[in-house]
Amino acid sequence: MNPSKNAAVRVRFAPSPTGFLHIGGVRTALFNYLYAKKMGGKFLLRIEDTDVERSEARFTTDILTSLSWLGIEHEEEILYQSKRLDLYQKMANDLIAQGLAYRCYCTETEVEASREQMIKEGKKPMYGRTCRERKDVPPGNPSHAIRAKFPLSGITGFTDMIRGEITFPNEDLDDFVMIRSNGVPTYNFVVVADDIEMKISHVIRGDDHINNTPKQIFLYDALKATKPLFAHLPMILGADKKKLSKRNGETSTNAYRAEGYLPEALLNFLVRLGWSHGDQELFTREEMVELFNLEHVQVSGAVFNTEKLIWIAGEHLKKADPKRLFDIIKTDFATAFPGESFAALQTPAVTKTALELIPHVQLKVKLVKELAHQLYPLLETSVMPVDASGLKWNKDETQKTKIKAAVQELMNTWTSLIASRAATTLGECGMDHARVDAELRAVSEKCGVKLGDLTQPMRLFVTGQATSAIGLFDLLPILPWKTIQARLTACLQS
RNA sequence: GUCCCCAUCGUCUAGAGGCCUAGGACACUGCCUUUUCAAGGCAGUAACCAGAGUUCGAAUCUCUGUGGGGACGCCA
Repeated sequence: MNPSKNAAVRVRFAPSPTGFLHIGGVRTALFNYLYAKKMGGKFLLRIEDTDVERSEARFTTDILTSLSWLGIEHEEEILYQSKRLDLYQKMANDLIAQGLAYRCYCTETEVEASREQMIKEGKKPMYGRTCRERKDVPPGNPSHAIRAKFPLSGITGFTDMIRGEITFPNEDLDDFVMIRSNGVPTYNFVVVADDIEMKISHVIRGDDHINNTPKQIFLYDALKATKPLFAHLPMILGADKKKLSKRNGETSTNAYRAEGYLPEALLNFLVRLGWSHGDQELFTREEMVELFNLEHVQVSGAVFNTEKLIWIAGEHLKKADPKRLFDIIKTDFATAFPGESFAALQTPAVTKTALELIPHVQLKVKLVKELAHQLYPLLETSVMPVDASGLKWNKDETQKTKIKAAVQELMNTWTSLIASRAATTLGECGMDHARVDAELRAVSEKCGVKLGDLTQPMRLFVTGQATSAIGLFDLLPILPWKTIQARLTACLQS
């Protein structure tokens, strides 16, 4: 058996639906997913919706949609904690019976008071353990929480797969609440109950959970269950080196989709935040799965660097299939095409033009959104209004006349070429980058103008924008001749 | 405050005692190329937190200090 494979590996991503899928959550999900795939195990999904106040169905939908967009697919049924409340209650009662948990009748105000007292004494704020040894039930049997009866002395520790030994003195650990007085269990309790239920072998999560681990280890022991292996990932930080949040960076996965990042680019960036494979920066999905390991996961936090993400986005965009990019534009960036252009996109002719343009443009831009904005004036068949005030020919009327003569000559040549072949584009007539290049050079020489002086106005009018991510020589063979003709006519009339 | 974690260029990182006068990438700066450019090519600036110790030898091991972060909830 291949030692790097272990089909018993079962990992999970367990977000709580209290907000949109967070970029830090994506990184956690990704590392779990990659580890499962690498080991030949399974990646499962669990929705931690025990906080009834803040959990919302729309967030669950968002999490699922976002993961699907990223291509992080889970196996087996999604487990919803809210559907298992009775079970947790029963487990907690069993622990009380065994003397490993107890009922706490303290009110929130009382608990808070004891916590403040501890802070005053310079200690770690904890529950005062008032009900720990309580034998009687208060009159009227008021509602109560259930707390873990955590050992008062000794040491709880574990071997983290990324950091090694981590230990905690038990005296610093609290008798945490397992079941709230409203009967709903808390995070630390359900995590363990469900990880046992789901037979999770490796718990891979952010290092903000290191402090929860001893509490959970106590529960594994109390429930007489086999403990999983733990691996705590470094935090993703904002530019201020603090935990990434809405405050110091964009955290919603949706926002990155809306900006036009390809999912594989986002994943590539995230996988390099805290993990490395030598000097390699760019990874395909397949490479991530093949090369990922926990050994090379970093221990210190990593700042989220948008510049690098953009660079990675551009590298992936260059390699993406044009057809796929066009599909993404149609579904995600239709609004980049104001007016009637978007409807026009659906026609075979425009699609053909788009698919010829994209391979050129995708080399120069970084985001699908930029690609869409570049494509818009090119696919639009009407004459685009342009600002010709910056053109060099404005400074010299004789030059302007000569340049227009050159443009006119080119139009004459090409119009008859198109007519003779009954073609719609110059490309169909055998014109390509090199031949356009040669022809423009010949005409500019003949008319006594510099090549650059001729191409500047032509580019402006044909592309409809001051700067374009596609060269004029590549553009001319692709666009419908009728469009070029109309735009060059506008050029002559300006 | 208490506990836990961490510490290599501005940022992401390579580095498992000699291969390190510390490598790569992003960003930045300069040059080149070019029909434009948001592209491409080449070059450059820039880091082992500090102090002790172990060792023939330390970015790498140990300790202390300092700095940063995280957790201390009937949130997850």
